[in-house]
Amino acid sequence: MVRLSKKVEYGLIAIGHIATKPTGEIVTAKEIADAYKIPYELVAKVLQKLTKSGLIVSHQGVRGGYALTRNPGDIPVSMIINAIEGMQPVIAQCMSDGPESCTVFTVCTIKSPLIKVQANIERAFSTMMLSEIV
Amino acid sequence: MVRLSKKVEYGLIAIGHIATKPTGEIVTAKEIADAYKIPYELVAKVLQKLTKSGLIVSHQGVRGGYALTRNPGDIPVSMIINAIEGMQPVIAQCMSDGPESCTVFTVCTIKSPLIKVQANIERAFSTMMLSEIV
DNA sequence: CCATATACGACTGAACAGGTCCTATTTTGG
DNA sequence: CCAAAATAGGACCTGTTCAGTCGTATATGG
Repeated sequence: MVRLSKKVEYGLIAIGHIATKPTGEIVTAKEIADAYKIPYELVAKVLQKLTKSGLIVSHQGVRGGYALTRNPGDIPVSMIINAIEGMQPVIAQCMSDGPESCTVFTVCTIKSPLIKVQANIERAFSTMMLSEIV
Repeated sequence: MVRLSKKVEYGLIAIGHIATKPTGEIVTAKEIADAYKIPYELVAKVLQKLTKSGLIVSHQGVRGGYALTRNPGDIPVSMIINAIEGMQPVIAQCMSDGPESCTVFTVCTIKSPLIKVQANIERAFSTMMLSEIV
């Protein structure tokens, strides 16, 4: 019905795994890759994105790894997805260059079903916390 | 954040357009294609799927077209999406051939975040009615 | 009988996703 | 100080999916 990319899937698994550890404990990408039989490089890349977004912190070098920066109950699923997929507009890309660039501007308001569906999905994701899905 | 295919987009637009008409009024694929500047063949195909699912009825030949079979308030968005995309499993495809075929069976329960997210999305779609998004 | 409409399958080109590989850079332990 | 372990991140390949097009068959009203 709705497709979640592998990146998001791996991201949820990874951050969920970190969330099960005691606060401050450091987890490596390799540990997650092994535990869930996920390609190491993909987990690593996703963890890097989560790091950039500030949801987790990274420590380089030997004995390095990742740790959560906040309580799982304070991390909405929407934030995880956005961190990984990079906040795509999904809809109304015709407006991104201004209304005059939109060739179907006169009927754009009639296309609204998508916008409302999108809003509902985003609301669902933003009220769903990491702590609820682990 | 979540990708809705063009097929679904066109399907929502099309059935939404039909829903705005007085009950029983017949709408042609061409009319919808013209009104929203959508490729005719794609709208036609989507309408055929909606017909097969029973959400709308079709009338062939001259003066033919499509009409709703029930009240827009009784049509969940999930039903429209399923009619068009064909009820894909999305998750747990590893179980479709039985548990013994799943190479990661022992860690499958740990992968549950996806299942819970999926359940939430489906609930959101099944409580969202066509009448709410037109 | 013909114009109009649905029904539906085959095909193509482009975009994307998932995955792999390679090379830095950082950091710790011995 | 060096080797190993770990993050950081870019380049690339390949199979699949998607959007769109085309062609053809079927039904039907006038």
